[in-house]
Amino acid sequence: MEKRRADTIAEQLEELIFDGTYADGDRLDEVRLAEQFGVSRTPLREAFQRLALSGLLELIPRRGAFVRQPGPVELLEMFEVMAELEAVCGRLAALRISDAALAELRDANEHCQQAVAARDVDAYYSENERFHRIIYQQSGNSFLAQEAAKLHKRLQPYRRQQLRFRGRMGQSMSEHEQIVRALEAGDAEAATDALRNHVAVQGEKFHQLMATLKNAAE
Amino acid sequence: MEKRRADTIAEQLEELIFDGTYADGDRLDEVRLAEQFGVSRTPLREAFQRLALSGLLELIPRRGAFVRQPGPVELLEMFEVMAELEAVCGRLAALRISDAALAELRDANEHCQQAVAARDVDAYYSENERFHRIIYQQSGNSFLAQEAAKLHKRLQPYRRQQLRFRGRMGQSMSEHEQIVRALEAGDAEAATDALRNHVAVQGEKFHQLMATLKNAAE
DNA sequence: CGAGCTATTATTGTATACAAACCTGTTGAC
DNA sequence: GTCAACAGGTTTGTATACAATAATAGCTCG
Repeated sequence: MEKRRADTIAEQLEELIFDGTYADGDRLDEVRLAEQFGVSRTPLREAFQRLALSGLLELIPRRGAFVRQPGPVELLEMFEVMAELEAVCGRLAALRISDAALAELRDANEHCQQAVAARDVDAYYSENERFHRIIYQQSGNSFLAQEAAKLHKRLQPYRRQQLRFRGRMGQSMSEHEQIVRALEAGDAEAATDALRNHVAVQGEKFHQLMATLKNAAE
Repeated sequence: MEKRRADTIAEQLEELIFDGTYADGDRLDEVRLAEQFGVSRTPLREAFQRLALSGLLELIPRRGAFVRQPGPVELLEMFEVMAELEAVCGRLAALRISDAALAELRDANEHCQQAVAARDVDAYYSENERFHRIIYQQSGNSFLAQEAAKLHKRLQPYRRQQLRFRGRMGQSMSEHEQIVRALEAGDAEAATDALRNHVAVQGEKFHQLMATLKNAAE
């Protein structure tokens, strides 16, 4: 499936918003961005619409497009929903997961461990994403998997920051072990709790997230 | 907040897709619809994008916009997710709900009962929606409430059809009673189960939903 | 000197014009 | 006779031109 210009522009803009090039409340200038990307305003506006629907931009009629970074409250809310979605995926996956998927899960986990040993945050991050994505898919509900992946992606930058905190990778690993064991055993309740706990922002993770937000604001 | 043309067009198209004017797989002709709405292709294409993002259309590059009605499998998946979202809302609301909201909930329920007595499907439907929306909001998580409301709206037409089945309104009512009792008692687990059961498509409801789909196809 | 109004400017929303890709029907070759 | 290639028309994607609305600055009046 080929892409149109508007697609790639949307992706690039998304990147620019995620990495903090544009801060919350900034207005995106159509004409400036258009010549920057070397296109006309039309595909740019299409990209705006797409980003607005996914929540990254707010389109105020006759005023323009404003970047809309979630504040602390909204972010906690999103993490809470993410935790619940993962918990549901885990519960369903515990009943529906295939042996092949379990093997893949273990494989992803081993790669995670290697990344931890090598202190390679990037590698850990990508294998971690693979780990979770497998669980989404093994829920046996592709609509659920899609929604979970969508929110996962949206929280990506914040999650990534959190992995940089001391000891987090190690703790996360042992939580993964727990999750795999619950899924292997087909224990829906244990999988639910393990995944919810793994994702939920509570205790020390709360302060880490707040610290991340303060850094991002600078 | 005023609307632009594209907004009203998106709403009207949404309506036309929901009410079955356009069937699954139909291609929407830009020029024909443009002159039909009395606008140019530009705002129409904006509307297309919006509907594509919410899943009602599939935009195939260089091919056009095709309406994409969910099939039986996808529909069951969506209802499963809806059930889980409602269950989560219920669990959180059991802990966080205010007395005022409980009173509103009881009020909505009474109106529901009156509608059942009067065999007024439309009234029942609108009060039912109000009932659920209150629970979403009382989860104390506005992001969750928003997502739940979004999916609720998307499933609206199918839910509505189901209410027409014999005895469904009465059963639904007694389930509502159970939900309110659980929330009053602050019993998170009971609220979770009651709401999940209320929304889940299983048993007779499955056949009813399939029958609805067959009718819609004609 | 300040406040309010007006005119100008800038920016968004919409229409139209143009370009590129796709579908289809016909023609020609094997 | 069938398949493939090409031409014409159709349709989408993008650019540009135009219109309408909001921001701004300057001017006038109190």
